[in-house]
Amino acid sequence: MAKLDLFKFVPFRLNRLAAEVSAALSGEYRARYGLDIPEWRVLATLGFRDEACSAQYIAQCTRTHKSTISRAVTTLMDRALIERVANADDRREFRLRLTIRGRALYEELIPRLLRKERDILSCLTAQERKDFAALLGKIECSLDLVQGREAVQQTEAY
Amino acid sequence: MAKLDLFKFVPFRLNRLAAEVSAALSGEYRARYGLDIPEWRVLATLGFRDEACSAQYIAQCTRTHKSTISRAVTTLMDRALIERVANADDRREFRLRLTIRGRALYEELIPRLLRKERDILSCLTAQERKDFAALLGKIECSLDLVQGREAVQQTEAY
DNA sequence: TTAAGATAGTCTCATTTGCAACCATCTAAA
DNA sequence: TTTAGATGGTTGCAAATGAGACTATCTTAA
Repeated sequence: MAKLDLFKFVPFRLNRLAAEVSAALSGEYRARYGLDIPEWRVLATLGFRDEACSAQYIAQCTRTHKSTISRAVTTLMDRALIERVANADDRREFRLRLTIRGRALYEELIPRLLRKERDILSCLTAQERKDFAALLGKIECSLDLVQGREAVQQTEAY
Repeated sequence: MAKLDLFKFVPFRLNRLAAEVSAALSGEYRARYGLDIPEWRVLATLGFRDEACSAQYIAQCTRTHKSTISRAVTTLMDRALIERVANADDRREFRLRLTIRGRALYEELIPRLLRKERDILSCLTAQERKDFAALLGKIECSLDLVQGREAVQQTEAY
């Protein structure tokens, strides 16, 4: 008779763990800065990369639906955390980048989030953290989730 | 200057990985059997445990909101995949269990899902899979995500 | 007993998010 | 050129889901 223990089933465990970790982090960016996850992803992408980039690029990098990114961009512009400039080469697209204010918020937020991540992973030894990252990497790789420096074709999931 | 590479940030990676793995699995239970995630979680919990259990118990085990479970239970009863019997000891609660039909679906579904899980993890060696499971376990443990045989008090996240 | 508080489950409401249609613009081929 | 198809971005709509009110029932203590 077939049986499946949910608590040993990796897909379920990943879901639950991701939800829990997100909840733990959201205290930092939601409660403190009024950002939701898509907004945070936009900031994170713009803050990390030096050049301005398009909404489409952010959507591909973060594997977030373009309409979700579009809404996040609107909100962030309303809050003057990011700005966009027309792209002369292709007038369909806009180049997005952090404003001074957005950069300041980013600089303030990052150390907090890194500290949270460290807290969450503090139950592992340094070696275990390394191993964990490597294993995640292997799985991401086989699921074709790896993103290089260039944008990758969005493979619309299912 | 503070920086954070999203692709190296574990919370982000977990989110993305969980979403991708869920999408890969949903082909099995959504497309083929018309189940959504909460419904699948109810079936999985009932199928794994031998005794009937309450909706509350399922909510706690799977860390899913009770209203979500309530809706899934309604749908599954409409489809005659589960049934509920009044609990004489406590008339607020119902004991839920699979019907013959529900059990049959469960038996058919489980091997498919296990095969999918195996596919996803096939990029790891047997030892790596073991390590990965152990590391997940440690993190779950420190986040208090571990569920024993008995129900655990729901710590309403944030 | 009775009353206060806890708990199981349902339901309504608001929010979030994916989908798909849509517009503007670009590209490539006739 | 002109036209067909692809692409960047926005928006309306519908489905999913969490929060919390609500009912019914249980428990505990006065």
